[in-house]
Amino acid sequence: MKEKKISVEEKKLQKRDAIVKAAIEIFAHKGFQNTKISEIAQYAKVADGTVYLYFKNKDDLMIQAMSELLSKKLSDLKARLDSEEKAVVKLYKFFQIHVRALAGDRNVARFITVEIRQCQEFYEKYPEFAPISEYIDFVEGLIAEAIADGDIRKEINPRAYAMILLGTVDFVITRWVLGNGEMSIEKTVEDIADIFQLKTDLLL
Amino acid sequence: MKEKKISVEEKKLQKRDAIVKAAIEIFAHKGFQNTKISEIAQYAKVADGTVYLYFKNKDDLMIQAMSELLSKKLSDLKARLDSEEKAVVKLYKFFQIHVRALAGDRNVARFITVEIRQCQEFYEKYPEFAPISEYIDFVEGLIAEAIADGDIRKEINPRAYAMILLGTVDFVITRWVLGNGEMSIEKTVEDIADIFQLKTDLLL
Amino acid sequence: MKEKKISVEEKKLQKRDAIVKAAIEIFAHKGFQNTKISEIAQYAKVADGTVYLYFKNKDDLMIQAMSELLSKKLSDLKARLDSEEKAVVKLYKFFQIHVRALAGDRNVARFITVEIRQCQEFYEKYPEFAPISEYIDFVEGLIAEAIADGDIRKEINPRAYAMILLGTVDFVITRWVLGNGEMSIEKTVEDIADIFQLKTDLLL
Amino acid sequence: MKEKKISVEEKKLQKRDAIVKAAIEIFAHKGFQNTKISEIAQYAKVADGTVYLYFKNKDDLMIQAMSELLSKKLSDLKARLDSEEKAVVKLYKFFQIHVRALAGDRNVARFITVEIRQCQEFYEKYPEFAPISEYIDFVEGLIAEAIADGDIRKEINPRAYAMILLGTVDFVITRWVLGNGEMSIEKTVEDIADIFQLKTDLLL
DNA sequence: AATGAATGAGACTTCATTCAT
DNA sequence: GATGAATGAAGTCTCATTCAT
Repeated sequence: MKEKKISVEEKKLQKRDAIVKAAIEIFAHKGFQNTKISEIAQYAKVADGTVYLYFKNKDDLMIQAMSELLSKKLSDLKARLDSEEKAVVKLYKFFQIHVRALAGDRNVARFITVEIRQCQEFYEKYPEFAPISEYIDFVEGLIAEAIADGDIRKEINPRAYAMILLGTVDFVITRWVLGNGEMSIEKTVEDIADIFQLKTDLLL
Repeated sequence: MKEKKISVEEKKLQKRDAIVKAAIEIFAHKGFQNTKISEIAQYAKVADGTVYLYFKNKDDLMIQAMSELLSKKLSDLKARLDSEEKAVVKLYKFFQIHVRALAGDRNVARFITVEIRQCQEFYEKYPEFAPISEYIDFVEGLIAEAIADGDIRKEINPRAYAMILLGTVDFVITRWVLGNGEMSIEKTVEDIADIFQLKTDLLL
Repeated sequence: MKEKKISVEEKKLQKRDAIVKAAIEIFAHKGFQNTKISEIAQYAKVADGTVYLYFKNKDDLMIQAMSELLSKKLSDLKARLDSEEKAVVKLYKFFQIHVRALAGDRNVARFITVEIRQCQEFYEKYPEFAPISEYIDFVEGLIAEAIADGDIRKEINPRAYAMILLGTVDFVITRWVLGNGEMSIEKTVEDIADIFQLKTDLLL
Repeated sequence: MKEKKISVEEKKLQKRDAIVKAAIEIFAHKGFQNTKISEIAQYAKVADGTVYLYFKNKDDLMIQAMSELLSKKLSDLKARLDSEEKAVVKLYKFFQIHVRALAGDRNVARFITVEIRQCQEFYEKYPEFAPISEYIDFVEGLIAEAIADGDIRKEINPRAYAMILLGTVDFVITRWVLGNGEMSIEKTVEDIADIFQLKTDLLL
């Protein structure tokens, strides 16, 4: 009996997850506005109406999908950085891993760099929706640590530096996502790391 | 007779210009998807159908409006930089003027940082539409010059550095556009300029 | 054992009753079309599906709820009139009590005057659904009695007079229900009673 | 040229009229809630979207259709009564003509007696929508005149009497509309007229 | 019998685009 | 060329009803 009950609840979770996964996939692929709920439902193998059992409306689905995606990406990243001891190494690794993770999934990359911006309404309607802020906060924290460690000049403003790093990542990925395939992301990352004085031998 | 002909052609140009101007204004204000052709037509004081005499469709209007806006911004920028002799100064001035110009017009800033990304279809449908590339090319050129002048380390890859600069601008402006008004753009720009070793006394 | 069985059957009746009661409450409050089965189920503290164990569909529930409401109203009325001996007095009392009962419960009044008409389909689909007919029959009977008593002119057609009385009640209540609250129902009833030569001293 | 222009404007009017006519026809036949805009459009031989060029939404179409129908009915009635000199005769004629007009068009009758009530929301959303009030006002005026003429007892409250008359009409028509066809409206009208002391020889 | 998650048909309304004038 | 009335395809969301548990 207990097992059965669990399986019912699990089924619900599975269904919700399937919808979120489908939403990320298709939103990322076609953009928010060009995605029909019915497509997501079909992809998730549920009826259209089922989507509305789990999400208030299309906006809500977008927000939750986006939040979950970013949270997951960020906590994956944090997990992979945990073993490092020095903040500055974490910082550089963050840069590389993040770019590579995005470069490895064009749809997700597009979702994060393009779609996330497209909805000022979201930011106006749902002011608590600030998925990028967590990233900035995390990087800023690493930089502050690195400064404390003496690995980064103490004159540097951590938030400003965080924006430079994340802005660069974002721009590079965007160019790559929107580009025609000519650009080598690996080469670009290396060149940028050089500029930031990144000693790659430290990092890999 | 000749005069008349010119005036007819001028009228046509004026009409086209009025539509483009209206499109920029309203696209920037409300976003591409939320802007109706009829609004643009009304703002430009022409009939809805008239828009289709000058532009193939809404996409086309968007592309042309965007291109013209960016070209204009860029040539304005270039004009203001012409008096400078050293590339590195031009570069730093570019950075400051560009951010300030965007910060001075939230709608245009939003248009350039947000809307321009929103339409992967555009990039797929119209591969020749690459308005940001011109910016990258220009900045890359300045950096190459500065390297030749000996003002920037010669190990630096100019394109990578251009992406860092433009990515940072883009990110800062985006944060500011999408933010809730708490962020001071002037302070942020200063902090960033410091990181790039920008000596402000050189620039103003 | 027997007790248990009874209690099981009673439980079933209780459930059915709870649903009907909830239906009347909510249909009356929000109208047929604006009432969701799930609301009724929630109000009756049963699952949505349970409603369909007792009623074929929403129409059926409406019809049964309406019938029970009207039957109850009518038998309450009859009970209160039983003590009277003269038909004509019963008639006039019926008029007053009916109007006052409706005026005392705007939702039920709305249900009876407005909702009951709304569904021609009902009358077409379910010709046996004629809740108002009982009222007409009852009033007609009273009038016939009053004529037999010599209290109403014998030239009068009882059914026609019944329609005048009930039509007037219905119209007055409808005006009041749909109105903006300016109308005094007590004053109106009095004026109407005067026209029908109702001697109020006979009635209270 | 002028002629052509007129014909364009006339075409618009014709289109609007066609939509209103279709709306009355279908709303009356199937009820407001069960009528699809697309049905009305099809019946009026226009595209679905065209309906929205002339009416803000379905509610608006309903209100305008209802208002126009009732206004037209009332002014037709007034026109036919103009030739009469005595208010009391006008009153009695009003009664007969009104009932007969409704009896002659079951759909319109249904619309007026049934649909008009169904939308409390309308009365709440659009308080200025009070189509029946004009009827009451008109009848009340006739009664007041008849009292002044000495043809109706002066103790009678004109508004209350107007409600009796209109309530009776409404009820009779409703019974007939919702009934199964057994009821003879002519006989009923005659019986009612007798009760109101209507001398039919005066009226036809 | 009871549940309530799932279904999916259905309708209003918008708006880019067309075309007769 | 200019107009703007007309078009009609398209998409979100609701909710009565079903059915596996």
